Amino acid sequence: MNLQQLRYVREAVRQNLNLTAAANRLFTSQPGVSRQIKELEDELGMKIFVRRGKRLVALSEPGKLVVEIIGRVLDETENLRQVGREYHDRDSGSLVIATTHTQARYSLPLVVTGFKRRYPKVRLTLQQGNPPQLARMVLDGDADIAIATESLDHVPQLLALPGYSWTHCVVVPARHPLARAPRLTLEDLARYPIITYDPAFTGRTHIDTAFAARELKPDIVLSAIDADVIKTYVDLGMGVGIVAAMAFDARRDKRLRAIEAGHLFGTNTTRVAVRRGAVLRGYAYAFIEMFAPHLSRPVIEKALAGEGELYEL
Amino acid sequence: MNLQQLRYVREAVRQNLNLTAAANRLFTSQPGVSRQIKELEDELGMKIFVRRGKRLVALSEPGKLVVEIIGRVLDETENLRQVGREYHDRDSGSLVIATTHTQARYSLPLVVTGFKRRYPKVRLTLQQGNPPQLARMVLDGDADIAIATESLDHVPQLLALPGYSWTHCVVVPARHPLARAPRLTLEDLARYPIITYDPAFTGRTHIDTAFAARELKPDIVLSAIDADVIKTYVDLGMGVGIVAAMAFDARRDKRLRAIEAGHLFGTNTTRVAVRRGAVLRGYAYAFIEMFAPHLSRPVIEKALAGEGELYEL
DNA sequence: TATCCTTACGGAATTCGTAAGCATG
DNA sequence: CATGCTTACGAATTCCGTAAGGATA
Repeated sequence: MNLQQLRYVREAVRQNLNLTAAANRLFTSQPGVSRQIKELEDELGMKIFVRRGKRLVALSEPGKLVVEIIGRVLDETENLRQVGREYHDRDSGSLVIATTHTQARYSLPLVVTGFKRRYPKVRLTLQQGNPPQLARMVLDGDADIAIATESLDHVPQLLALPGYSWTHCVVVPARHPLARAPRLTLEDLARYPIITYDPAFTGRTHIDTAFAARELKPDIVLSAIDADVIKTYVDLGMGVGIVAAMAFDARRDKRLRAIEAGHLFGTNTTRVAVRRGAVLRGYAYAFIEMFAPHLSRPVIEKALAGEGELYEL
Repeated sequence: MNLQQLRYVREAVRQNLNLTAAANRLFTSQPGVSRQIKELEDELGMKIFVRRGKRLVALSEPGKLVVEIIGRVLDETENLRQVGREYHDRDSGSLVIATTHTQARYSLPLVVTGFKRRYPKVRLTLQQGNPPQLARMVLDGDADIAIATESLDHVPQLLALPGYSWTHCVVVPARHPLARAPRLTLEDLARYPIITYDPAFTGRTHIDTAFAARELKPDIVLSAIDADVIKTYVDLGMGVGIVAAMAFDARRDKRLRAIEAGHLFGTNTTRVAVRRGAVLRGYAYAFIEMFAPHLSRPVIEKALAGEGELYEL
């Protein structure tokens, strides 16, 4: 048994049991992958994969268990490298933040600039994706930290800590009737075509459940990933927008008006997620703390230790 | 990085940083171990060990972390092999029970015979030692299950489940004055020289604390690891014995009398311990259940999953 | 001076990539 | 017939053990 064999198995699973694809991703030859996997199976005395003819078509029953354990082994070897990097040079290395457009555009710029000033030698990368993709990036080790508002807290292998809370607002053209309404209601809102976030993003579930609770069927004419797109179409008169309050800037969005809508859609919590069991670089803790000052290193480490525990704001 | 290097590091630590001893235990050459460790250090970009001249004298600060992670990696690779064995042949393999003399002699014989009848192809080994040694055997992977009454539940990396409860009894020669006493008290007992278990064994702590609570200083003239030795010296008139009740057999110990002493020393709990995170063979679960019927496989698996949780009788 | 780690070197074993073979959809 | 896994073989790399060197208690 060796680590190479384990890496091959993991990659084969990630590539949907396609050994050719796995070999390409690992920059090696396909026969090599094939042989190493077979040798591992021989050594363990069992088949990890179910083959039909010459193709891998499924994981065997014990294979599922094996793959799970292999994941843990390789995660821990990655932790070893991380420890090495940390003690080799404490303040240089790389940090990959997987996040949504909303965070990257509105809540992270200040954090990123502050971080770069403090840790100039760290290569900082922002990866964008929808929340399930972000979760996968962190789980696969392609990103160190995920920051998003939706669905990070449903993945058991992730530790998702609350970063900050925010509410939605409704944006309308300056002379829109809603801009003069006294106190906005969901019924008012449902009378107009609506432009808001894609279902996977930025508190969209809160919007949907709020309407559903009143048995309203809003006419969502357009959904987009980011507030800039939404505001553009609101400005064009296509409908009223529902965006995160932080995405409205009275100075820049002069032709629009924002109406606070926390009473309609509730409070959203943007979370910071890391892989449970991961060793984080010191500056990764620093980044998280810059983003959410209450998430200090000891707080995070304590949350990582007390596995099942929930931690709320 | 490869698994061999990790094994070398782990063994070096286990052998108190003596690479020669580590090489011997792993049936390889000492320069090989030396070189592989150096190469691992080079790859991680840090020193795992602190060297004075040419000797390893300590673990470096990051080295401690590295060794901890290495332990997890190697434990998981052992789990992989275990899965292989389980699916290769469900009912054959080996099972090592680390236990004390008392258990091996008085509580396990029935279990062992029943187990052997059900799983004739399993090589069953009983290892004896004092409780701290038993814990170490399980942690080092030299034993699968530890069974003992003392101190197994203080090791965080072990899951120690209650197996059964028992009390002490006092054994005296047939015509000893205590044999006629109405209801035994600690004060009565403290008047005679006492023979009982070694401090690390079989509920000895309960005995000590019981006397200490009454500020009595018993004269313990001899301590031994097992009840057979104790009973022998009681028979010779050296003193009165305190042993586990199950160790007294009225038919065989004809020249002695037993006096129930649960009201003096309280109830003891013999525990079954396995390494947290270990994959157990199916028959290992079966053994535990034969030993303590309430510890069924689902119960154990649930306890292994809910990490911090305590489970009591 | 005995113990113990490092360095040096030659041989053995393993690994790897290319090329060819063959099954599947 | 294109895709994808297996087998075969020669080359390259890695690994390992012996022998010698040097430091420490």
